[in-house]
Amino acid sequence: MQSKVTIYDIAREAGVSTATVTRVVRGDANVKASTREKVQRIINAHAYTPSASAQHLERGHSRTIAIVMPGVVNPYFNRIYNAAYREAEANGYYAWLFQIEENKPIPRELVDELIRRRMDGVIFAGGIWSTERSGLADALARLKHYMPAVTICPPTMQMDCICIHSDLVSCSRLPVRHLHALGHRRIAFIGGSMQLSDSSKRGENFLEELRELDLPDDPAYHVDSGYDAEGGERAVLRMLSGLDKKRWPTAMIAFNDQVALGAMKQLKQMGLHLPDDMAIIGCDNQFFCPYTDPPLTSVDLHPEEMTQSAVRELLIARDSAAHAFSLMRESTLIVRESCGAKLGYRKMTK
Amino acid sequence: MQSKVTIYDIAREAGVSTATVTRVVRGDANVKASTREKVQRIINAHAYTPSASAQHLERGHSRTIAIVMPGVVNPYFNRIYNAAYREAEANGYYAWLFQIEENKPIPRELVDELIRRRMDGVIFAGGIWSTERSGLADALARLKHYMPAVTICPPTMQMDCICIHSDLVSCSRLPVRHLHALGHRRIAFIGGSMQLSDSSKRGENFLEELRELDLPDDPAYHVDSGYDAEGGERAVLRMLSGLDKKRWPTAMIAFNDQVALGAMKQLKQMGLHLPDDMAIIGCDNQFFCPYTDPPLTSVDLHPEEMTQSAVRELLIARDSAAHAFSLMRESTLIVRESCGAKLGYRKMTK
DNA sequence: CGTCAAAATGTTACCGATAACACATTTGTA
DNA sequence: TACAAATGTGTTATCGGTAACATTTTGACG
Repeated sequence: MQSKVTIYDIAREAGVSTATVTRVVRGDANVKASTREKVQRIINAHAYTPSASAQHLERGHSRTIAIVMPGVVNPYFNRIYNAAYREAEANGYYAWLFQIEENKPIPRELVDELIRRRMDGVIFAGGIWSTERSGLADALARLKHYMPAVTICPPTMQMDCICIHSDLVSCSRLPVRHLHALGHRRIAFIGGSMQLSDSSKRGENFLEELRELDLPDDPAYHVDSGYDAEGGERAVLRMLSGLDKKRWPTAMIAFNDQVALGAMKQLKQMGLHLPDDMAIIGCDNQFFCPYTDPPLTSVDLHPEEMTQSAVRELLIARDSAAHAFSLMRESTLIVRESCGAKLGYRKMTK
Repeated sequence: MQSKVTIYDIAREAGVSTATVTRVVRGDANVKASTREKVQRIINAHAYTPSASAQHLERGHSRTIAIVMPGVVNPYFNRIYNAAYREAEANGYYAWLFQIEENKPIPRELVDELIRRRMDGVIFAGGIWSTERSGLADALARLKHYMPAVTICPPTMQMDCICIHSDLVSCSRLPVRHLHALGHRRIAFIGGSMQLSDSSKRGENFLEELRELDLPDDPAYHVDSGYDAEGGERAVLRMLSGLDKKRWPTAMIAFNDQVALGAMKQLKQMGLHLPDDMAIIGCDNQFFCPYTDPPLTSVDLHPEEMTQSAVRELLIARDSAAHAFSLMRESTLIVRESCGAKLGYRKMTK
């Protein structure tokens, strides 16, 4: 654009030194009232505000934290971003979202950009960061010279930073126990990537729960889906069409609510009645859960609270070089009607 | 964090001047191979990247554009952000989201922050910007000294900047005509704020369409809802409970898909069968539309394409002081099954 | 071996703002 | 009135990086 007003322009026009302009801007008491007024008038006329670049250079920090995660279009992630933005704001910081492509390693240029911009910290959110191929280790190695990092994902051995995560045991236990209590015996799991050991622990924990309750852990009851509704549709189709009707599961646990959404559609399309013919449980307790038909029971991982902790730990780590540790958040089952009311369950939580 | 490596550190350690380090970083040809190698090694060892603040100060711009809008949790807005991020990236820029509270004027501190950070441009997205109370005019007046701005919202007289908007006529015409063609006569509108003239034109256009087709424009058929599913539920309840059953509308057009979602739930709860007893059309063509029961017919405003244009126009405006103008994008009706198949309509667009 | 252009490298002013310090002006008080 | 204390304002080095310009080194060739 045009002018790019600087402190020198203001100083010249007001006939004072830049020091005086700074004093007026920062509200320093030692300025004569008449001077202050004169300078302020000129500042207002030009909508002058000191350049952040110059200030950051001088001060050595940007009061900005970065959030790196796959796109904000996914409801789980946009809630994380939202929470991060608010918590940062509450602490006098700004949050800046950097998107990466789903399931791809973090590009080196992005890591450089974070360093270039001299962020005061980074939060990495999403299951991808628990995997080797995410490139987190390399990124962390480069970043550590400049800023602290916190991850929001299932913790792994080699992760050398603060890690906030949800309790994946309760995350699997809650829905399985709920279904078991309702009388279900054949329970299926849709989602994740069971084969890949680097993927989330959700699948394993699920199997463990089944065994603990002496329920069948038939491999046919585990199908991968993507992370969206379409994946859910396909997964259900694949699982059920490969299975004799007598062996069909009576309940399904989906990786997330979008997958559950797709699964429900496919199940209905196959003529099943929900929840009588098939119970279903999602995960994330998204905004649309109360509005599916039937309303979807879902596990709430409390992403907002985890994010809040993440931001706080990040800001603490900034001034006191904390070493790696992890923090766990319990999950909660939000019971709606998608698992039926057979055993008197009709507790509806909106 | 710890060190904060600077170009001086690298230069000292390599035994060269900062100019040579810059040359190596920027890939300048006039550097002896052995020198380049030596410097590069030290750069790598420290993960050094030049500070953006210092560069911005020197260069006078930040290669960053700002997006200002109500929270990214709303699907419509997170799609806009996503599109803006990608388009900015494709042009060598970064996009930065600044959230404002829904339906509140833009805080002056936020405008100052945009100036402080010397953004290369701002995009204001959301219906709020068409209203007086958004404070857009003031913001624009201050910003214009520093950067160009583009809005994505219904245009108004007093808006002194580039404005990208969807065609609100087709946005009302499409669903009304569709319903009319299907034989519906009593069509209701849920959402927006009909009373507030400063709010979107959607309501007015809707009425106009009804009149043009000689359909009843009974005020009882217009109810305000918020912008979420709960608002949709309440709106339907309010409208129908105040109306004799014989005068009930046979079709509803919702402000957006979330509102439609809530409306559908309430309608079912009242014992109506969809789409036979009530047709319904949403807006925004959100990801969950194919998965509602019945799948929701919806108007697509093409936010991604609008955003793409917005970013492009913004970057053009940066170097050639363009004056205000507006750009319109046609809407599209995505027909699914929520309006019934009475007249042979079953064209399913996923 | 001397000369000169080309290649490699160094020096320095500047981008915008700040803060420590220096200096000048008022004010208060003995 | 005199002189210290308080108040108001200016000067300058600095933050990290860049680019124009200055200087030194290298290599080719007569």
